[in-house]
Amino acid sequence: MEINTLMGKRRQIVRRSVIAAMEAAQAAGKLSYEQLADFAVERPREAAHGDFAVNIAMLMAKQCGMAPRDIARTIAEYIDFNNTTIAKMEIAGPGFINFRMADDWLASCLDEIVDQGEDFGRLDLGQGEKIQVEFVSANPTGELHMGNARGAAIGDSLAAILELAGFEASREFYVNDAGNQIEKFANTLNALYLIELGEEIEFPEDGYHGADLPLLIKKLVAEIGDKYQQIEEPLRKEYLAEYALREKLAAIKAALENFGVNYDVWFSERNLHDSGAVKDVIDQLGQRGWLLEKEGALWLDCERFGEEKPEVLVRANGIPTYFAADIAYHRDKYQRGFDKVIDIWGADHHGHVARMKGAMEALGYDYDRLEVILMQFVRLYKDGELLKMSKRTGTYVTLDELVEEVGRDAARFFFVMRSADSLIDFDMDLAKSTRADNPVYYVQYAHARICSILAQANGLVDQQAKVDFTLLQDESEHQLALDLAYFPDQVAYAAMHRAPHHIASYLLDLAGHLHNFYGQCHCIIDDLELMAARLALMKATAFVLKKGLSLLGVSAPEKM
RNA sequence: GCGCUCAUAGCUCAGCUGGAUAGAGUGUCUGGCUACGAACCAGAAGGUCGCAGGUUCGAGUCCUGCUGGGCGCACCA
Repeated sequence: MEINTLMGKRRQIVRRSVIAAMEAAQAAGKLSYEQLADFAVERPREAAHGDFAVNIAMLMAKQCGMAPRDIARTIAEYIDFNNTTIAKMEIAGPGFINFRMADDWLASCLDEIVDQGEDFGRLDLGQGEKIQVEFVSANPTGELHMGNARGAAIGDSLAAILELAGFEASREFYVNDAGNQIEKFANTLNALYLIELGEEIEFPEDGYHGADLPLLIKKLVAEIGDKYQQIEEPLRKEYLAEYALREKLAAIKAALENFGVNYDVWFSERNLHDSGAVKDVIDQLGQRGWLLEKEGALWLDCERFGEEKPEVLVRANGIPTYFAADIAYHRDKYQRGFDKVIDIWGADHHGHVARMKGAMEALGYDYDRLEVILMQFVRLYKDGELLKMSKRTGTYVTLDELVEEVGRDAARFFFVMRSADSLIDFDMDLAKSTRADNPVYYVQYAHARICSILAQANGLVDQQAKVDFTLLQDESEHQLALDLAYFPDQVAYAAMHRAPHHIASYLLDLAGHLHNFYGQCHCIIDDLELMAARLALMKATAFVLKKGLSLLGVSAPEKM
């Protein structure tokens, strides 16, 4: 299946010609095969290898009982590229067939890019399929740390890429406002509140040590004083937790917005319990025969989908586990009509993946409808020393501090330029000191550079008029044009492989080729037609840089 | 012990359904601003792609084993 992009259409021309040649050769008795292999039309790494390379001869060798180069020669004999944009083909290496397009083909690509204007890069790959991307979903008991920042950058970019590729993406944050940790949270707040009012009580052993909570309590005391001191402890804890959750959640939301991340849905775990959805999903699993009763608890029979052991859904004390709520949550996602669900989790949750997908299958949902992207950790170094990230002990760098220290653009680019499955060592001091040679500035600089030149060229030529792109003959111009032409394919690749970092790599390449072009060719020159063509090339480059950066949540300043 | 994951240049990382001579940044060295932004460019040097097998016409990419790092194996979330 060839994707319907600017380059995809051109690959399709090559593909059809090759298939026609194979069929003609077969009809003439020169080749004999049962079925055509699913061959590739790809972009060769070396420019010397032409514009497109086809590997069909190697793939068909066994079936045809011929050497690859002989098959290639036979294809050459029967291929007909009259009425196509193919200029010539040659056989190379072990049997590659390299195609070179007509001289003006890159110019035609640029024409098409200009014609598409603002829509360039938009694809219909998703066909409006509804995809939910759930990410961060940090416990609302503390502040967001570096790991959350990474998840936010990856999740938000992935959603943006999916949207551009034609999917209907929804960003969601699952608020864990129920369960065990809320109880601990309430105990912590209770202690802090009473201590703040001068009572001599012990701080709970498993309490939260973050520096944010005492501040929050101070703020509350300033507002209401000792109003809660006299009421019953359970009620006091409830009030305190209520207040703190509201405040913490607002802070989390603000921090994410400040990071350029905006959610469509904030989904409350507590609602799942209150609405009976958790109980209901357990009943449903029971009806389907997936439950076991053992030692007073209710278990999901995970061994039936290959897991080592069953998992508890309802504890002996009657309280459902996090896993039970999570199953209800994921069922709810499907009930809301999402065709696909993508969860971005920290690597420490990997043990949860198979049983979550298994549970969905137990409910009758297709195993592949849930995808989990596991994100490796961010290890934080300060003064050359590893900082253990822990909410419990309160030693971590928050998202707000990160944005404050290194800036939003640099932080987002940094997190999204690495694939999710690489472990990141983040040196806070280094991030600050080397801010000038951060890769994000390389890309942004290319954009600013173009804007500056376009501004200076303003009025010298009619920038709206149609230009003759065949005038662009320099190697650096061709390279740049090629990069631009491949942009939609890059979006498609990043969307299909759930790989936002691919866009970052592409942008670094594109920026490099722009800078190279800048060194090779001058834009403001006496030859007005050539100038117009170069300005249009740069304008298209600026557009793609800006579009690409926007997918990563990074700004494209005109001056810097 | 079992499971997931990663290992590519001194360092940080890319490497596009397996494809031709493995790339970039950074660091080191050399050269380039009295024409459009030097936060830039050009060039040099730097590799047994962790190790050993296997599949294939072809393996950094797929499979198996091993070594090493990270993570997980709760009636926590």
